Amino acid sequence: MEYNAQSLEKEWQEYWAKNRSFEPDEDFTKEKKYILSMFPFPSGRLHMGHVRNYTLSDTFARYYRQQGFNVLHPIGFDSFGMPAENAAIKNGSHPKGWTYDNIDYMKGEFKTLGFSFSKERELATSDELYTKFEQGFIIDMFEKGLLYRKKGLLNWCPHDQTVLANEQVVDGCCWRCDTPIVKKDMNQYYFKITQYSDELLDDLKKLEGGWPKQVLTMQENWIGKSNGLEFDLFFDDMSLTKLNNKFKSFDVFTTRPDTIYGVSYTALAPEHEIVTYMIENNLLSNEVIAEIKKMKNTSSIDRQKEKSGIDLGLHVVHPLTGKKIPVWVANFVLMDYGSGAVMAVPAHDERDFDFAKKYNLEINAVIKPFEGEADSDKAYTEVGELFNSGEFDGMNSKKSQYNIIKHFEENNIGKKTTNYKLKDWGVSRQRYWGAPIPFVHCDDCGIVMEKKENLPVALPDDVEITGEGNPLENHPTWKHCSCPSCGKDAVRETDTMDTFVESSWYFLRFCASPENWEKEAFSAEQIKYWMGVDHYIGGIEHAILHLLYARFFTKVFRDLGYLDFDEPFDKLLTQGMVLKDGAKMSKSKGNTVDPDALIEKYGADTARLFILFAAPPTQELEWNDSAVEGAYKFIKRFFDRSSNILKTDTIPTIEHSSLSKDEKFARKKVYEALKRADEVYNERYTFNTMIAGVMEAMNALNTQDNSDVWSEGYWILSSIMEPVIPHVCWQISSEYFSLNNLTSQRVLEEVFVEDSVTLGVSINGKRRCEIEVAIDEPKDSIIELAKEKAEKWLEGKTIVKEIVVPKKLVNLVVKG
RNA sequence: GCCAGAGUGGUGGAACGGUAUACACGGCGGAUUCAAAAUCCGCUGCCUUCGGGCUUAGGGGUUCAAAUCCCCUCUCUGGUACCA
Repeated sequence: MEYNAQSLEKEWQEYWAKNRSFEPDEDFTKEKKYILSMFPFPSGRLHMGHVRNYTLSDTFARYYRQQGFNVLHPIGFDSFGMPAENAAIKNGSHPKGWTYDNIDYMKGEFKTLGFSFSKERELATSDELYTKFEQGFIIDMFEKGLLYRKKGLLNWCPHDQTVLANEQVVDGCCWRCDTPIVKKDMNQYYFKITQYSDELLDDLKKLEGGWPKQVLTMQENWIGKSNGLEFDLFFDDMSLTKLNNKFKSFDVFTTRPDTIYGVSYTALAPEHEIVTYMIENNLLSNEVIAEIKKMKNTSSIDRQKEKSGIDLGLHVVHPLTGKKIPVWVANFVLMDYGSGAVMAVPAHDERDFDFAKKYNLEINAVIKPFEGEADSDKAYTEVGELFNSGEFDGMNSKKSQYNIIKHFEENNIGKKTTNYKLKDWGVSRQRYWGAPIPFVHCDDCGIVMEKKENLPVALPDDVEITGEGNPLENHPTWKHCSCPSCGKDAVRETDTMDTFVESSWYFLRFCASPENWEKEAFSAEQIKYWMGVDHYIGGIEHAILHLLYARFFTKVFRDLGYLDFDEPFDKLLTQGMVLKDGAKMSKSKGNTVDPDALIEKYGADTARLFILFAAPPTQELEWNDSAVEGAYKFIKRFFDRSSNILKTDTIPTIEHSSLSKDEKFARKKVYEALKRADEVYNERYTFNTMIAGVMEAMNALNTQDNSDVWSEGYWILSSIMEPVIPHVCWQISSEYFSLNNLTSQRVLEEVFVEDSVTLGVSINGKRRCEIEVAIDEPKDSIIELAKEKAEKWLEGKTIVKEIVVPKKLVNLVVKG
């Protein structure tokens, strides 16, 4: 029979669908594996990155099914988000129609790729049922104080009249109309993720070994914990008068309390409340006010180009020396870190140094190197010895930090503090295609939660998407409602949620049995059984945001009593990008490969085999058309040579000692491949080497013609390869083995037993020749033999050391 | 700048301190064919005076033995970016 990928694959896909082959069992006494790949946004078509992602998870899922596990391998669609609205603006489609059409198409693609997803648990996060439960959780979080509303600075496009996400701001301008964006103070909802900063950081330790180190480091840096000293700087009398006694002091934070005696000025962020007060009350000249306003309106990228600042004409008193210190406003001071104000030590901080140089401010060194002199052309930021530092003179700067903080605390003028880079997560979007935030604004009651029995607060279908303003805000009737608390006329919140909220808990929803989907988001029992995710597979681009948010939600759900563990994903595999001509595949570069076309030409098995064979999963994968062709040829050969198999329902029993050399070798290669497969599936995930092992075994099988050896070989190889190239393996297995071999296979150690072994002989570590010796040859005679064979290289030399590594090599160390 | 990770044939990549270049792609040669495709078989790191010599970005070290461990330099990729 000819290998016809298309018809063969279609047949098995129908078979699997008909037999519900991939639905998880509801029997919770079985051992489970939860295999999850990051779900896609329904952009319209799968790209090669998706194919790689789902091939990887499918390979794990199929392997564990073979091993007898109860496997959950679900898929869904992260289906809210801006691209649906952009498509609406561009072609007048409705976001909902566009989204669900795309989902239908992509489901078809999943099927033709042979992915073993659970069909019955498929979901889209834009489904009203999903929104319903999500809004329920939002309400829970609001009640717990984990969701709050406050004014915050947002990216605002004055032309499109909308808030933009940070990712939509390109070089300080709106990505769509190129208008420079401005920061606008608006009410926004925030998740109090900072309440979990320490736990999110500390629990990274629990993930060591299971998660790539790189991702752990990225999260650690993102959380950005730093310890230091926080203290108040008090204004002198003149400044107090100038500020109408409105402010007595401001707060600063430093990680370098050891440099405290070197403070020569202080700087406030342009957005600092004292600066704002001075502007609003005309306490500064018009030129200065204009200058500060300009500073505030400069994009963060431009702000980084050059440091600039203005003397505010105020002074504070140094907390230890009592010296007067000038107060400046400076563009490099960030409002959203610490208190938005810094003490400046130009002698020991590069930024402070640059600024001091530019404006001719004092530079007072207080730390010197233990040996030699510090370079006065730049800041000395290393550890050293304190001087000009009062009672702390002579101390090691690093060690003095503890003493100085203690001094501040004992005198009640400051305290030890921890700061984080991590900020609360702003989740409201002035967008249509998202989950509505289920709150109501009532003149009398304030912000009121919608009653849970009224959920979901669903999106209206009849909207006009123009790209300007918020369609929910502009809708004639949708937002008008009555207050859930007092019943008076009220207005719905028109903000929708960031789509990262949906992806923060979808893995929990997949644990729910479909028969209860309407009733509950999931049950404690289901979560307890299926979580944590045993293998989570996806792109490194989600290393921070999605993975951090999902960890945060897990901890919140734990504290809400929905589950009882701390971390959702036990093992994380981050796949590399798919490249063509050395660049990431993208439509704009025109270097994409369409999965559908590939499947049409070669079939899904070829696509899957190539993707797993071309590179290890974590590495980038360079597309190569002729290597794809090579994968196809291998499958074809694998299929064609199956004609050497004898039909059997059990693995053949073979008398190993009666076999020829080639036959023995073939068996050895087959079992080597099996050994390697176990290792790859369980520890290394380097499917490329597993496939290479199978190819070697195939090559070895082909050098002999014992049909029992062929049958045994195929029994094992088609079992190993089923997770990779399932269609052709099911075909072979059903034709010859009644599908009995698609289970876990046992390694037969007897095939590795040999009576002689070849050893490499090295002189001074350089390999010169080889010898063949009996397996139990004593060390002395091995050395004797090696000397004989290597005589040529030993002439006139003295052997000073002899090393024998059993079954590997002999190394003779010579002199002279 | 800082933090990760990586540098192995013409190419993708093997080698968890022990025979470097497995497996594949590409190339070359042969068989088959009227011819081609397909298929099958063989060769293929570099240099060579055909004895051999040299090779894992470069330099040093540890070791009987280093692609692998340590130090320095260079290059590339990713993340992050005035975080006080």
